[in-house]
Parts: sequence; structure tokens; C-alpha cells
Amino acid sequence: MNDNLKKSDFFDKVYIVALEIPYGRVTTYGAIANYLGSKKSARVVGWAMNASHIQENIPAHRVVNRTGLLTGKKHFFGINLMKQLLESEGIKVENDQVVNFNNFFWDPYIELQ
DNA sequence: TCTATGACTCCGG
DNA sequence: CCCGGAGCCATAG
Repeated sequence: MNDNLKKSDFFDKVYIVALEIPYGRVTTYGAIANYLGSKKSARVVGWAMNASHIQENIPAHRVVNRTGLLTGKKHFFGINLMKQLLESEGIKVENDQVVNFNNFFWDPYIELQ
């Protein structure tokens, strides 16, 4: 039926966009939601990230909230894992927040067009 | 079916 | 940006 296809559609898109995030760059839940056409569905993007553990190679650590705060860090195995992953990519994280976030921000709506 | 929840965001102060 | 309040939408129970 078309409903099972429809159900995985949004999550699948989120995963695709997440995989398109370049190394050493970060984006926001709202940016992904906006790219998918539902700017208001930022929380759902968070849900997709929460369920992204079923998928492999999903760089969920590159997705932060609009201020660059690592709101999802507690959902990683280690509390410092998200920070470590970002810093390993050259992104400075201080007090659970990305330093110079605007400089690393990658907007799929603009980059992917 | 309905209610509650949340890895969010926008708005006004 | 900080703070409090409201809106949004898919999932879980």
C-alpha cells in the first residue's frame, strides 16, 4: 500500500539530507525541515535523528539546534561523544555550543538548492 | 481515538 | 542572546 511508502518518506528524506552534510559542517533541524518543505516540522526531524540509530553512517552529530547548541548530545552513547565527533572534524565546541556556528552552518535549502 | 511528549522554532518583552 | 509562551507534527502508550 502507499501508506508504508509514505511513512518512511519523511524519515528517508531526513537521512538523505543528513548524509549530504559535508565533513566539518553542521546544519539545523529547522534547515532540514525547511528543505523538506515543512519548516514547522523541525521537531519531527529530531525524531528522525532519534531513530537514525537504525541507519548507519548517519552524521547526527552534525545536526544541532538553531543556536548551534548540542541539544541532542545526551542521546549519544557518551555525553562527550557528539562533541568529540565534531571536534574531530575541526569544529570547536565550547559549553555544548558550536563556536562560530554561523561559519560552519550548512543550509541544504541553499547548498542543495 | 485521544493524550502526552519532544534531538525545534518563532514571537514578544 | 536570555526568558516565557505558543505553534507544529509524527510517534508512543
